[in-house]
Amino acid sequence: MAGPTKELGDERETVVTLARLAGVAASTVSRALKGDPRISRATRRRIAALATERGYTPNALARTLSSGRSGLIGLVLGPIENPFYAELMQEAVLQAADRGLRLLLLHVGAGAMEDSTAQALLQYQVDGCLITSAELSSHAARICAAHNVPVVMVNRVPRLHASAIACDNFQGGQDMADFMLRGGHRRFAIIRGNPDSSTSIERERGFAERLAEQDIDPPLRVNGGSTYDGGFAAGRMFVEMPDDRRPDAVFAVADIMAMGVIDAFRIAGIRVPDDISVVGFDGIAQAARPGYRVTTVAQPLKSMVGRGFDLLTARIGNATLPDEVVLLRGELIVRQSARGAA
Amino acid sequence: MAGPTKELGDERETVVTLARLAGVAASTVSRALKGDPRISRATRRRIAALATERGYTPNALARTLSSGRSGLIGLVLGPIENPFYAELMQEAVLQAADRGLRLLLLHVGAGAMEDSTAQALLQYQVDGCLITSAELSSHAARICAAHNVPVVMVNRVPRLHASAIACDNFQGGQDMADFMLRGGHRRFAIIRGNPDSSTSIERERGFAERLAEQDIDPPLRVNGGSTYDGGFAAGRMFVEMPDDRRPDAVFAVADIMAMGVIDAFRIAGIRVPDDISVVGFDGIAQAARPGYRVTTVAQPLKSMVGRGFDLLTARIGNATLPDEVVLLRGELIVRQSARGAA
DNA sequence: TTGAAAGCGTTACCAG
DNA sequence: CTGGTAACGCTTTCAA
Repeated sequence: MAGPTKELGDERETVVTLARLAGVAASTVSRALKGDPRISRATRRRIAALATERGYTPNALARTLSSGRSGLIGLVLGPIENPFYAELMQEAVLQAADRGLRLLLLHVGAGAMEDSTAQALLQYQVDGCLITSAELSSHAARICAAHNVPVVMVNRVPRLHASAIACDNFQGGQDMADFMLRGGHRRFAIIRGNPDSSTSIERERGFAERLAEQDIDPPLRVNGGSTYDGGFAAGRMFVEMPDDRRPDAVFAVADIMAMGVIDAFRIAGIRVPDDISVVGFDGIAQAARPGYRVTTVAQPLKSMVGRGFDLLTARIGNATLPDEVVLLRGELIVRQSARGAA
Repeated sequence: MAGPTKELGDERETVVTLARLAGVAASTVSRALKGDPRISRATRRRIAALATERGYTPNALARTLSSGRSGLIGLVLGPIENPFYAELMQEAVLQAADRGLRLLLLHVGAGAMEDSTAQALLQYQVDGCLITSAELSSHAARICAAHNVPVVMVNRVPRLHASAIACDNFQGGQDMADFMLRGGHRRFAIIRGNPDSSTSIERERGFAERLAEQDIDPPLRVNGGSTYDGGFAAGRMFVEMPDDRRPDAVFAVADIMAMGVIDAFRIAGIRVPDDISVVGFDGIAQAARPGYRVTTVAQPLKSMVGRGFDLLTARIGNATLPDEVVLLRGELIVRQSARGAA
């Protein structure tokens, strides 16, 4: 015998039990409940009332089996130590609910997504997959493609078959460089994130190119791993430099690293922004705190998530759509961590 | 016609197609694949090989329909602004994967869980539900009970029908009070979190009772809402007090608030811990940062999540188990935000 | 406007 | 040790 062990008397309603109660066929119940206009207004109402009265809840899994749509979206998250991903997750949950979708949380962390995770994608018949940060392994990409599960990368430009939505990181880097130059800075350092993530590379490139255009000395480049600790370590490095060799402005490609840098300076008695300017990227809430007030380029989080779901749902409806990459412009937010005019 | 629109030629394997290929019955394939000892070692191996070769992935949804187990656990998260919940989530994803479970992310945020969320619990046939922070609404509790979906609250002691796993907050409050008293503090303030969460109440109670036992003046009590901003505002309040009325030690019932307090003091030029001690609770990673070094009681996060899943899986196997509340002792971590001996 | 029946992929029971 | 069959709850086609 299949099915869950008999419940305590409060047997769960199904289309069949409802049908019996209403004296109609199960198919009629199914249609009535989704407002099919072919069913008479009267029966539709009668059945709707009955469903509410008996507390009927459709079984989404059974529906998937017969319709092929699960309403499930796989979510793969980057390292949560960076609050940006936490904010992104919260927004994704909100917007998914608005669209009647549910999120299956598949991975959280820096590591690459394991094969078992890719398996879960298929086992649970997700309609699509939202991947943020964690690089899509070629293996996982192949699996998704083979079973035509559309994939949208958020905050990453894909190297493999997938659509993507990201902040215009190159442009953001340029905007930040322009701002810093206007502020009179001349000796720059850049703290990279993950040195082979497109996000980090583009921000750095946009920033550096602008400097080059203005005949500014090429910036010093340091790796910070997109973590607070990495930023702090980089900051320590600057602290230990002789005063006359130290840059007068630091661009950390992630706010979380900028915070680390600022703390390293604070502890060493180097004043921000009086002695040195520090700016970031992302627009995380923490970076606005009184102790930091980081000038940054904020990513348009809501729009990114929204357009991400758009790309996904479009591809769920139509598997033949070509890959699409959407870039959204970020917004420069001037706070107090850098000298200079707005 | 049911089923997804025909795939591009790479038709997906099922137990039936595998059965045909192997020249056996579908039921045999099913059994062989899960290592049923009644199937001969030889066929088991043959079928396993075939499955791998053809890239077979079981359909977890169909399995649910017939077995009544989905392998899905609903996850309801508190406000992600508090990094504690982010850390908890990461740990939950990790441990769920280890146990072959997947998480359906149902809610993130401070607000109470909406009815639609409770519906989703049922629609997707979750085997159980892990709720952290967000208070279980009585409505949601009734729904879960009626459909016997076991619920485990993490970091909250339930007022309603549910099991729970939490840090021994009362004991932790006492431990912290003992430490502070040993450090020679005498004039205390407590910053509460959410004033009607059991977590906040117990920490406060443990702390205050210990003070009372030692005939210390009752502490000043301020609400901080479990946020950084709340902590900062409370800190501002202390800053504005005349020096001789200001407490010499502040116990914030959440690290995130302690950080706010410390920043408020730092900005006002009040030195921590030289002028005033500030301690927290939770053990979040951020609170260990160089700028803060918060002395705290760390919650045993891994064990909490682990035991939480234990409670859940036990109840999934056996619906008649009584509610159970497990308290785990936290660990005092002495850093530099408070004066005093270890 | 509605009903009947088939089918989605899996598991569980009952035979053999 | 293995096969056949029914059943899980829903949707959809076909027929009326």
